[in-house]
Amino acid sequence: MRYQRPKGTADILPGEAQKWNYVEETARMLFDDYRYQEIRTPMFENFDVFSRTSGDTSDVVTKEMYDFNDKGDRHMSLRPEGTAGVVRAFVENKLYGPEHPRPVKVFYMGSMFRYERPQSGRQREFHQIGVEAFGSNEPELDVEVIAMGMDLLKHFGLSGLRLEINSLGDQASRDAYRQALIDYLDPHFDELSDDSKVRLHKNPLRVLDSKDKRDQEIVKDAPSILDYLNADSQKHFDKVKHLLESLNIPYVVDPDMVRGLDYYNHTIFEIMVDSKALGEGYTTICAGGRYNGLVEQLGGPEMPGIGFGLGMERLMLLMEAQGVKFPVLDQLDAYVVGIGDSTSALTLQIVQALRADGFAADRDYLDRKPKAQFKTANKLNAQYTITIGESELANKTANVKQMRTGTEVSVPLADIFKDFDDIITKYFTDDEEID
RNA sequence: GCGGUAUUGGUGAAGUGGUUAACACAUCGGUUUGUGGAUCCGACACGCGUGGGUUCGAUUCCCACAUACCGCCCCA
Repeated sequence: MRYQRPKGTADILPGEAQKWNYVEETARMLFDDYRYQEIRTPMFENFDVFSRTSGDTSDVVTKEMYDFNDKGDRHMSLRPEGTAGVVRAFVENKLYGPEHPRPVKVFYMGSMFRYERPQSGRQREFHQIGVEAFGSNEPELDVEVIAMGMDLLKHFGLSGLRLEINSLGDQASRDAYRQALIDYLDPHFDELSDDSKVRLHKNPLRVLDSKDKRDQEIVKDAPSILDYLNADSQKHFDKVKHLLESLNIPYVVDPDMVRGLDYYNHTIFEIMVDSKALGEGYTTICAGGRYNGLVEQLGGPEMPGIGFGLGMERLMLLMEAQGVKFPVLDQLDAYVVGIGDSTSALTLQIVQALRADGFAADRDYLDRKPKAQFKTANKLNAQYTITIGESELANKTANVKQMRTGTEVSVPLADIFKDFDDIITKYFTDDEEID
């Protein structure tokens, strides 16, 4: 019986993992600039943490949760997204306390799980990088988060980005709009798709998001959320737009944009890219918004929050599609060639000495002939080979060869153990740059 | 959850109801035996996703299952 990885999961193999590492390190550096600190929360939580916060009617909860009962018969779920767990941790660990300067700004990166049909850029286990900022209601923070998302994607070398924003307003605005929408849609009830019929009374905003052609036709003339924002909400949104402009960040307002999770209010946004790698037309690569009330919902004090999530798999697909080159630090400084059994201990000593000195060094472990060892050194793109044979063993010397030029010199073994750098500068600096 | 397509060695792949499953790349070995990217020679599928069935006989036909990809749904 051969084992296969679980459906919708992926093995990230060494070559690929290097790219992931590059992306993650890039993100860490940027987050540091924005003063966001890492937080790590469990990959599974009580089912309720997600179901309550995401909304009972959301697709995530109704059909995509990777949930299970543990041996203590607790209803658990692998996290389908990052925010709920972070908020839970924020509340449980009282990060809202006065000793924590506000806003409290955190980021995370890790696996998320959704039970659904895999497709390109969509897996059951996928990875997200996300940020959350708590404790400020000011539009400036909304804009910082949005700007950081854009900044991040630009750091990854992506182009053709499109920022879409919308406002869902505060609770009062949202309630008013919700009623207006129901009033508008009710007369069309029979024409709506089945999905939308269900959504109409549970979460009418989701109808706006329907991909069904007939639904879209109906929705076209529906009232706009933007007409139902009360003064405060309108002011908030205006400020966000104004600040984006002052940072020269282009954006498009999409009044029909609704996020899949119920906890959002006020500013919501999506950063999209037009790439065939993820299907036709613009697809979302990064999305987020404000979620005032979520902290309270999870048992904390009244404390606003805002954040975004970014899909790693999608990001990697896009970067590949756009031909972004990943800087890879994969240089083998020296390959130590041993000829004859008696040299084996010495070659091992040399390799270890080089490593202790900070060089990347390797040797043969398959007892192969010199020719094969050189072939390997060549294939691994070794900068230098150090050859030890019977005669070198006797003379306490080694042959150091620069692979690129083929130049080979004999040097005392003691020099190699002392400082390999000296040998390089002494014999090979004239025509080669080492990078 | 629904529909479609696919599944041959490390990789890319050809192929047929019936003796030894092409070819290429990669890998390994050799080319007179302590030195690398070329040439040449040679080796390399517990057998064709898994399990059943049809058949004298299946990798090739049928069924189920698994997985991947695409579309729907939805989303990162």
